[in-house]
Amino acid sequence: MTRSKTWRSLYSEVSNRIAKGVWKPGELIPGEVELAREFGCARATVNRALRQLAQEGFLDRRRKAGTRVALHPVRKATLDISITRAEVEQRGGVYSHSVLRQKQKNAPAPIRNIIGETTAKPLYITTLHQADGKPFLYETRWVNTDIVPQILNADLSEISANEWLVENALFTTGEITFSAANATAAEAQILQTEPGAALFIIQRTTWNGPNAITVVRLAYAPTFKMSTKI
Amino acid sequence: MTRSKTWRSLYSEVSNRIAKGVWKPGELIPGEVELAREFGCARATVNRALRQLAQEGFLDRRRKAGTRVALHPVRKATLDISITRAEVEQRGGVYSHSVLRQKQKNAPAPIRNIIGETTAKPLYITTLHQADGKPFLYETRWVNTDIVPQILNADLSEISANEWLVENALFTTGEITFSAANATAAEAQILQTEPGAALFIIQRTTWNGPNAITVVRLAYAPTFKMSTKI
DNA sequence: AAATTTATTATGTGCAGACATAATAATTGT
DNA sequence: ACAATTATTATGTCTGCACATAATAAATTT
Repeated sequence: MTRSKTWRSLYSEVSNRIAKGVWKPGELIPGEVELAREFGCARATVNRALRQLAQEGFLDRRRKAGTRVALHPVRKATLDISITRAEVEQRGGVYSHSVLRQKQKNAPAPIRNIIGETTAKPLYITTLHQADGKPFLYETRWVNTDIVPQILNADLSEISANEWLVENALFTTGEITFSAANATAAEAQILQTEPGAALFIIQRTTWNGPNAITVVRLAYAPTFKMSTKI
Repeated sequence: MTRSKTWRSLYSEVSNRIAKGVWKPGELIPGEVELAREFGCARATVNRALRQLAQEGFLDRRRKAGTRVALHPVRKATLDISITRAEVEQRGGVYSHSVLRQKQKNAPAPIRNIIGETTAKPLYITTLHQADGKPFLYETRWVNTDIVPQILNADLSEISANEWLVENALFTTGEITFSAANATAAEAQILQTEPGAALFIIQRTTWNGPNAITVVRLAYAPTFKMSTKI
């Protein structure tokens, strides 16, 4: 079938040349036409491979200037921010959760700054997610009920607010912030740890167009680690 | 010039339909040929747009099964892992760093488990990175000198070990772990904070093929946040 | 009914050729 | 010397077509 080169084979060949230092950081590599000639394939195929490598941060490409090996490889780490249930189950634990509080109330200033002024009071929900019955994640969430009023009628004891929103409130953009914080007395009690313990924190905001849908703060129990290959 | 549709215009049209709920999560969207007909462009162009959306986690595509809107859109957060200098400068700070310790010594068991047995003693380096003269990041690093012996002759006061390795020890794979930890007394002093303060921790291991090059632990000063759009 | 084989189908990839575009280099005009 | 204009060039994208591949559905055999 005289299979010609696939773009993946070209991809790994170029990767190798970079890894072995045949092409060094900052160096200009041959152009698409020349590589196409060398590998005996179409320019589009070369383009496919190089574009992928550029997207992953290994190459810098600019029209006319050509393609160079990235000087400071900005490696991109892709984290899987799955829903908590999946996260727990993937770790081999049995998932459960319980809603601790759920009421409409005025949001404090920092949250109001994000959500903006609303006619209806936002919904405040705190949930404890458990793995094998032990505290895993303490979630505090504000939901903009101007945008998704239906959530007020949803039964959030069955599926978590997270899951409900994922399925029912479409979002266009979001922002995730990772940080660390000392457990407050209340958090420590909920997560069954010491006050002051270092907690891994994820804060996530999601918008649909200009409207903030929800702001959620996830405080993970100590010992939690989030890993990824790069 | 009778410009036909670009793949970007198709990209945003599909994004919009997802955002507006025309196509809901889990729903099967029209096939490439049908979209090509609707938009008056080649199938390859449709493919380009849909592939991009799939890569970003908005669509799930499977041969024969077709393309559906992703059920759990918040799945992938992509973090840019750059060198510390770039990180500081991107935040508008003036970067500086100082090597606190630098010597060859036997690695403790946990590190040796990762690096493996070596003939030469690994290099241990601790560095304080500063933004505007204030502590920003405390780095403790082990370098496998069997793999990159040249680092023993490098002047790491000029460029940091971080940058030196990026330019001189190309790596193929790596692993990043994010977590939180309470500052030890020593760490607190170095980072000018209180013992027990919650620190954001990144541990990174990089390999070239089967050989671990370096293991590094980055302890960020409190208030540090790592953000990304999704 | 269950297991195996054979279509069928939607996406995945490749090719050749063409034009578009951005960035640089060369040229020209002042 | 300087600014403005005009090539030049490498990547970016589109088209039409073909075949590859994975996954499912249908048909066939056991």
